[in-house]
Amino acid sequence: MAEKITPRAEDYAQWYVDVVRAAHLADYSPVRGSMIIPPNGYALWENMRDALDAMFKATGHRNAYFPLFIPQSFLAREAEHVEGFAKECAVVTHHRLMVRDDGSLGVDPESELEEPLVVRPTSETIIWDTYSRWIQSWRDLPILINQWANVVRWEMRTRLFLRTAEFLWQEGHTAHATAEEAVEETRRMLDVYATFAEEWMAMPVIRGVKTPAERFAGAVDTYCIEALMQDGKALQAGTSHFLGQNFAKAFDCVFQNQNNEQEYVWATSWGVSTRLVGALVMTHGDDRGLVLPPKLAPTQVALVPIYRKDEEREAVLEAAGRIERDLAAAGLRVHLDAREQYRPGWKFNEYEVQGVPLRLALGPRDLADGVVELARRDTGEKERVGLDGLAETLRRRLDAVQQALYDRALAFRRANTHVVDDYGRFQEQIEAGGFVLMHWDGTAETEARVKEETKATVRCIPFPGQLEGTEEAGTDPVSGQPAERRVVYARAY
RNA sequence: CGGGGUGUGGCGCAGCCCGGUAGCGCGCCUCGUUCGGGACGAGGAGGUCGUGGGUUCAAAUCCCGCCACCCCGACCA
Repeated sequence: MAEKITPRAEDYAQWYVDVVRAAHLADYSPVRGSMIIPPNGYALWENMRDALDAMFKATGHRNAYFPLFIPQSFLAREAEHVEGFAKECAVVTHHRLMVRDDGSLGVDPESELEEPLVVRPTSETIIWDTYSRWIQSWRDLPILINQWANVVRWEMRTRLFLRTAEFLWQEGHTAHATAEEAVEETRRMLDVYATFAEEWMAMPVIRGVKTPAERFAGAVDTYCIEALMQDGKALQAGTSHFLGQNFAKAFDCVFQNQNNEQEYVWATSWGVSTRLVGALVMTHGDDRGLVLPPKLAPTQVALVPIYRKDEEREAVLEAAGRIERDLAAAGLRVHLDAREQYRPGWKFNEYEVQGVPLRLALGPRDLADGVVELARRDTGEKERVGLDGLAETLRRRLDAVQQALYDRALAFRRANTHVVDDYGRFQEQIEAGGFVLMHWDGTAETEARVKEETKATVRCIPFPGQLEGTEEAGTDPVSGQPAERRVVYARAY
């Protein structure tokens, strides 16, 4: 059950895995690189999904579903796209197994498919094939669709949540009549992601543009939000792509405009995945385990009854049950843990490992005084609070925790963001971790050289106003060439 | 794909060097005492030691092959 957490200073990767497993967010599956998401982990993902889904709907999008299998020929239609994904596709070639003569089970060679089917690594191709049939007139535009789905990318190396062979995500795919409108959509959805990251996950992010080298395969521009994890590595938390007319051309998707002319449709796509669960762990977790932001925590308040004798048990449980009902009625996600087989100390620990933001303890002493003990997960602080107006008290504490987590993460990022104008200094700082802001001459050569020599990549070119110290012109210390601005370098997951 | 590591009750591991028929902690079951920070006692259940072959009177242990997974790189949400 709940194992003890190893201190994260010793080995961050091990700490991460320990937290994920101890909090029952995920576990290894029998298949390489794929993971099992038990109810605890899924409940967290569901809360993220629901919040995002509401934001998508509020921006005019609707959900739909497209097939898991994509004909291999579809993938080949967009040259850069296929180049980007070809190396990591799972392919279905047969539709039947057979028991061989020796009793073993194998693929029936007779059942080979005429055309191999690719398990979607992303759905642009199947969706643009569909859109080409859905769109004829400018009146059919825009199409604003999102799908919640699983995708498969056969990565060489995997990591729970951060990079699994199969992962859950949402992918939005929109079609527009003009480039301006599509770019606007791309930006809008990046802002949705940034808002979600900051307001729901309490995870500060930098909004920016990817360099051509880091761009999505088939995109004209990739916008991204980048977050800094506690070990000093960057994590791409979400992307929004302006696809131009690349996919429209590849799938012959045209519309008739108001001047009676045929035009290719303008496209965007955007996505976030279960990687965000990993981001949450690595942004807020501590040596005791997970720390969840209240707005996403499946359980916001855990209520632990304490009693010794039978008559105490009865009185405490009765009062606790009443408190649970009142809090639930007030809209709080509260859980009364009346399990007999665990003692209070065990439960306290379990809720800490699982990151539950607030814990209430109710025992005979509290009952006599008409109070409960309230403990905060993020600070460990305990206080005794009155039962009158308890829901309101808790709501204020939850808000305080939400804000404190964000503030702490932002302070961490600020403390680990460094402006550097010297390449030697840059290398030292990259080694130490964090975001490093340095001038970049804008060439792929410089970018590649830095990556080769330091394993750091340009995480993004921040949008105006995103990060102080990035907008002044200067000289790229690597090449000695003039640079319009500084960019965000870091080692990344 | 290169480098490293690991496969032994549900989980985490020891045993392997030096062969003798499997052990520890946690968890699980029963009973009792407990319960305000991971309780304790007594009794109990549970294992083809990843897999195929070889050596041997005898293999978790030695030899050869295979498979799987994990970690570190290259690639990536």
